[in-house]
Amino acid sequence: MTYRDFKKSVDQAKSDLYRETLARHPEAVRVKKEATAVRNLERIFAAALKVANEKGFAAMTLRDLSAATGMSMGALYAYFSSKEELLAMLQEQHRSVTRRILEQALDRRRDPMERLRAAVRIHLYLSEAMQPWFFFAYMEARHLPAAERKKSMESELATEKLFEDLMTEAVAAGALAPRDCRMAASLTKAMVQDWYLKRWKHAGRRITVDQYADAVLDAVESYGKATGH
Amino acid sequence: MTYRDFKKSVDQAKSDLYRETLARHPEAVRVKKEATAVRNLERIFAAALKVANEKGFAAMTLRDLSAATGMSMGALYAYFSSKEELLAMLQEQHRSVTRRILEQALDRRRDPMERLRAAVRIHLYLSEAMQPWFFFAYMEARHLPAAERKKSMESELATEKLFEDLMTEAVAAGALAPRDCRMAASLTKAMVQDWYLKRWKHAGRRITVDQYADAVLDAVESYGKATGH
DNA sequence: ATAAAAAGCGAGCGTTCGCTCGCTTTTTTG
DNA sequence: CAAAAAAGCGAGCGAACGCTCGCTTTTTAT
Repeated sequence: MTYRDFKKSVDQAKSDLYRETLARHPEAVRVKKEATAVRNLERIFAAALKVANEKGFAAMTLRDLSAATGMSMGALYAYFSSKEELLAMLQEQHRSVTRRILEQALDRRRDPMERLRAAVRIHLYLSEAMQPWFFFAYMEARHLPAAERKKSMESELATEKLFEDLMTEAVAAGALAPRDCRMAASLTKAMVQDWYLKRWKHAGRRITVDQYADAVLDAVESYGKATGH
Repeated sequence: MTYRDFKKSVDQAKSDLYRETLARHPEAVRVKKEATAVRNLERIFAAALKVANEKGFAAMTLRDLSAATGMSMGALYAYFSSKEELLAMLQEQHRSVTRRILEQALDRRRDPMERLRAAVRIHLYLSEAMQPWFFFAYMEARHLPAAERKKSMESELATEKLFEDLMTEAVAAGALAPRDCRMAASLTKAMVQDWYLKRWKHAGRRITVDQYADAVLDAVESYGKATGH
């Protein structure tokens, strides 16, 4: 699978996910018509990510958001009850999308090494298709209230644990040489995250996500072939 | 060299660097006695990093900083003329320390592969000794005014270029197999940065900076030994 | 076409922000 | 030890913040 195929399925799933977010926050969104609510939520989320990723969520004022969306202050507050709740909605939407896409992408494959390659590649593809979301979640995680921050950390550790388990399976199947799989998974995650954290750098070098995925997988497999000392 | 040896030399150099910062901002710091000025600048910088790394620099108020340092609002403003200048001073101090330590650590070594290992290891050691500074610089870079942000990006690219050049030398000397050295350097930098960005994770796993450095260097050398496809 | 319902609006509220300045306390000088 | 210089203090300023609510405009139902 290449990135182009992947992006279509993500775009297709997006409107469903906005509807779910609306269903999940019935007390906050006062707008009745679903079509209107979905359209404006998209505008709000897109504008919030754009502004917040430039100056930080704390520094983004609701007047900034009003200007960026073209909506008034009062209209904005029909979609969330406080700035803090907007933050929670953004984080939650991001986590649920990530979880769903990764799960459905892996359940078809059986071979351990193929599953490992797919996990790394899908994670990169998803972070490419939703770069503002991943950047935002990473940068704002520490400003969350304790309960939300815990969820964020658990989500991150779960991803890393997935890499680790797939590597352990690959070692058991003889596809990789024995290594400290937890450390290998941690280093892999760092390389994957760099793709969306330093996008300006990679874009400036005209590197595509497919090329980057090849390089990361190359590094993972090289590490798993050489004998540790 | 291990981390313990390294830390001593860094701590020793610190007071010198505070004096340089004072000399560099004579218009901002109104306090005359150098000893007093250095002592309070240390308090202010340490408190600012602590508070800002928890809630973000934008969300840190000067009343927070007053409480954390035990100094009054008026006293704080004897050391900087605006919150924005405090930010610039922190970034500048961080850059000058990094540049100096890295330069003086590399000029003794000759062998390309040894220089590469030293560069990675020293970078990790320095980020360990000054973790709050590195975390702060990374997280707040995008909130800087354009001129400062440019300096920050150049500093980062310079570090990566150093890795790349050392890898190119190592390939020329036959110590590493031919690869895309710029990509290899980029991936290496991502792994190095993860050490100070996700310190809570590594600390929870009781991993020392020496162990982490071994793992990163292991990955670099494995990547440089296997043949790319 | 007209009334009812829904959505959108933005001036204004209380609060908190970055920052100042007249004053007090501490330290240095002669 | 007194006078001068330096350092420290915190109430208060204008500006900008998150958020509300009475009102207007647009859409839907009859």
